[in-house]
Amino acid sequence: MKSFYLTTAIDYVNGSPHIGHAYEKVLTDVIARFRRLMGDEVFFLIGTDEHGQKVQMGARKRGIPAQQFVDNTAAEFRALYDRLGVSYDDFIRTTEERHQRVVREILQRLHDQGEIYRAEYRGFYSTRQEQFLQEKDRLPDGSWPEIFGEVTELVESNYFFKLRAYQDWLIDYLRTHEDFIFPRFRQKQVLEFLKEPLNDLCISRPRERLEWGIPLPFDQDFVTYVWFDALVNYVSAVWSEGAPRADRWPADFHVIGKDILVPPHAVYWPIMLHAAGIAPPKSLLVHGWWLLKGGQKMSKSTGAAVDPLDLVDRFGVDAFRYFLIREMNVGQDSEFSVELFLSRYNSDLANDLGNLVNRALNMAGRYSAGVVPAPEVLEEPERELQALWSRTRDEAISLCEGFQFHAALERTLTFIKAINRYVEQRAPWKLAKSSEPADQVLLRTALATMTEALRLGVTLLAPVIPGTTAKVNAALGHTPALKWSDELQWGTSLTGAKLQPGLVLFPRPETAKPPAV
RNA sequence: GCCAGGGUAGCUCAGUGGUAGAGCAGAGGACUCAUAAGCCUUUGGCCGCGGGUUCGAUCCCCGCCCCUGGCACCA
Repeated sequence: MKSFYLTTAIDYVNGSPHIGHAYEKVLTDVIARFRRLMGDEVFFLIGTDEHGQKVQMGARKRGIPAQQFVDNTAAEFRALYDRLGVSYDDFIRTTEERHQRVVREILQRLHDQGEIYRAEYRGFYSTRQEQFLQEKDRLPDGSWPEIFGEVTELVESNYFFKLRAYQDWLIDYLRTHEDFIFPRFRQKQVLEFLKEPLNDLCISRPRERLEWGIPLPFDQDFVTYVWFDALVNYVSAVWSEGAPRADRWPADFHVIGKDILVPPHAVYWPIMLHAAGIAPPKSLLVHGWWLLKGGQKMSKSTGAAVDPLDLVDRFGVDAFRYFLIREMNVGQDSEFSVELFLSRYNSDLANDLGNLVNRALNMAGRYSAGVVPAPEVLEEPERELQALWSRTRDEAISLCEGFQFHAALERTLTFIKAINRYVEQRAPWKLAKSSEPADQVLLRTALATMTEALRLGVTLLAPVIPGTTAKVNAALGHTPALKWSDELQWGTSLTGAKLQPGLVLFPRPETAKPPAV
């Protein structure tokens, strides 16, 4: 059986991770967890991109070997993703032998097929930055910016991949696979881009200029540069006997940022695969960016970046994940500010959900000795709540399937609020003061209904805030099933369960201590 | 310049050819199981601007303005 194969972009390890890196991994993790709960066998890959000029220079600047430098930064990225609860199945590093072997194999195959040729590359070279410059790097007056130092025109021999030969094939492929890229408008953007003729792709750097890379198998004086290194991770991680494993490949989704769609993932990658006789991925999921207040772009150089670990330390992993997924409409950009974060934290998590959990456990403890009673009647308030549950569940699942996670969360929180409303309607604290048998029936029914509704509500939140779901289930004395098909039915499985006396999931910030996990 | 996305309540955003919605923030109220939380009621909008199609447009068409991103062999 083929797995649902999901990947994220591999991160370039020349700096520290920020909220953008964190978002992409959390988003993909939510998809992975959702698919698993829906019953799919999931294979979820993340990793790091560790070769190239900037890494080589970064290591040199610190006076340490490149391998040591990437070992350090890769560990930093991996630690963040572990901390964020990213449930990856494999973590690939482009410096690993298993990856390099596949890169060489594919390059050799394409070389043998005549898809790669050697030619002269002429351009303007900055010795200080150790790179060729582009025409767009020029200042308006035609001169080169100061940071490049002395710029000289020079000719360099390199290897090129026959990208252009596949342009028509790619256009045709995109026209016949309208769902290749989500959201749709991105696919139009790619087709627009392809209206201009492609140039062949320079895929090498002379070793004297760049040492930190994978040597070309057919010419040891060169290393391969970027594309045939980084992109290949998606297949090298699942490689076996000259091809990606059939139970993994083609990938169901490459999750990437909009900045690396055109041309790498939408143009180079499908063509590279096609030329090598490998099927393209099924689809690309393209997300937007987090912007600062007023639409300002996040940037490390201006210091305008958000350290995800800071928020995680202060408010917990789940609060952070919840915010990312609730605020971002997948595919579009979204604003980030601490004020927005706090607003979500307080109103959704602390007040609506957290407080509900606490009061429900407390009431059960107080009025029912901490044991969930059996429901005894089904009147209008119960019927309404159950009907809302059915709608919420169906809509949330359908929205998740279309990557509308923010909307799914919104519906789910509406259901959580409805539980609060139900509790007010039944007012167990009043029923408890009555000795009328009818009131006692209603009291037991109310306690049973609110706990069951709570169990269902937090189950629907599991892909986004798995830690919270687990804690609530534990507090409810409930061991959840692995699949949603066995979990999302309104029932009486909690009857007789022994409850925890209370649980503060999201403490208010004034008094906040970081919740344990 | 070309292409794409966006311009709706103080804020973040939904939305539909037929009297404009949610959440948060603001105001008032009843309650007390609960994290001074929850519940009920409520204030608030020339739906970027100007034309057009239509019985009727926030939604369709045209033009314009503003914001964001892309325009490759950088990742």
